[in-house]
Amino acid sequence: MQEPPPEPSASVIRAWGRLIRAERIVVGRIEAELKNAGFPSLHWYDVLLELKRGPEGRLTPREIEEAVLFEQYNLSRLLDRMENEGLVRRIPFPGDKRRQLIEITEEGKALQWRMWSVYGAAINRFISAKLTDKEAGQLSALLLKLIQE
Amino acid sequence: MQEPPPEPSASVIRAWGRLIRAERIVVGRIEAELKNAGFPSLHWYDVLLELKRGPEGRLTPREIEEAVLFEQYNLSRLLDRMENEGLVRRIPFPGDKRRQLIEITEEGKALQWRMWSVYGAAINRFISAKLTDKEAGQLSALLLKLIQE
DNA sequence: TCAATCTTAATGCAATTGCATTGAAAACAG
DNA sequence: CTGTTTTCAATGCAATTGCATTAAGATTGA
Repeated sequence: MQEPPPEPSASVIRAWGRLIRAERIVVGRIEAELKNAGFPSLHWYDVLLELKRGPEGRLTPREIEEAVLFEQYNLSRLLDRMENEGLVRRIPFPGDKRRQLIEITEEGKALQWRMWSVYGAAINRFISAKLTDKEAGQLSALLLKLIQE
Repeated sequence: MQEPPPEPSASVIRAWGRLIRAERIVVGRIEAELKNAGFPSLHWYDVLLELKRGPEGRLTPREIEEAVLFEQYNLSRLLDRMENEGLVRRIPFPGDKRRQLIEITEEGKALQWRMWSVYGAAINRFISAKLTDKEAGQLSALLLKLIQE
């Protein structure tokens, strides 16, 4: 016989609701700014940034997937679109013909850079303006617990 | 002449990254559990719950939209699907023919209830297990600042 | 009053995402 | 080795989302 699971506490439910809501609001606002400035979505930015950080601007699709938490098939097609725009290129993975390396192009780096000027400003407006650095640190610490294992 | 906006601080950037990541991870896990149990997505749940809370189980589409932060056209079509499944019904809004009231059906209430048993358990597993009630309260308070105005 | 404006919800069509599967190549087990 | 299993990336097709617009009905203001 199983007990029914106890209800999550009110404070946990409230925190969860606000997490969803905060994410929707802030992402929505940032996406609106990016679009307004004629840029593609945050997903594109995420991929560009990861690649730029990777060794020689290269990562395997799996590595990107893990970093940004997209589905494999979605990433595959996002990379198609980005490759069409000349932002990344697919190159063979030495020693394993199943894999590939995605390399950011100069154009891709330039776009990431230009997007950051809008994105960073938006973060300032929608986050820095609302939280002190200390509070941001507390928030990070709490979210880290949520993320772990 | 405009100064370029100062970079967001490292702690703000870290907090933002973790907010995105935490949301993706937890939503992903919860959605997986719901799907696994044969239930529709969280979006459906959100709408059902809002309606259930509304006066006599009724809200206008606008009210739902504001509560759950969906786009107008997405909500319109989500309500189509939910109506097809017999979870809600559209009824005329007295005194304004543009508007309508969305009313949750008994079937809708039953589904919300059944989904909660899975959803609540998932919240316990993915949030309550990671945060004390006190921490959840702190998290709520910080996220509230982010959400406000 | 009534023309102009605004609000509400729906919809055609394009783009993206989800699901299931595939094909190719590598790793593994006997 | 060689057959089996696993990993990796792509893809056909369905469902959902995004964008732009529309139609209908209220509201406003001269």
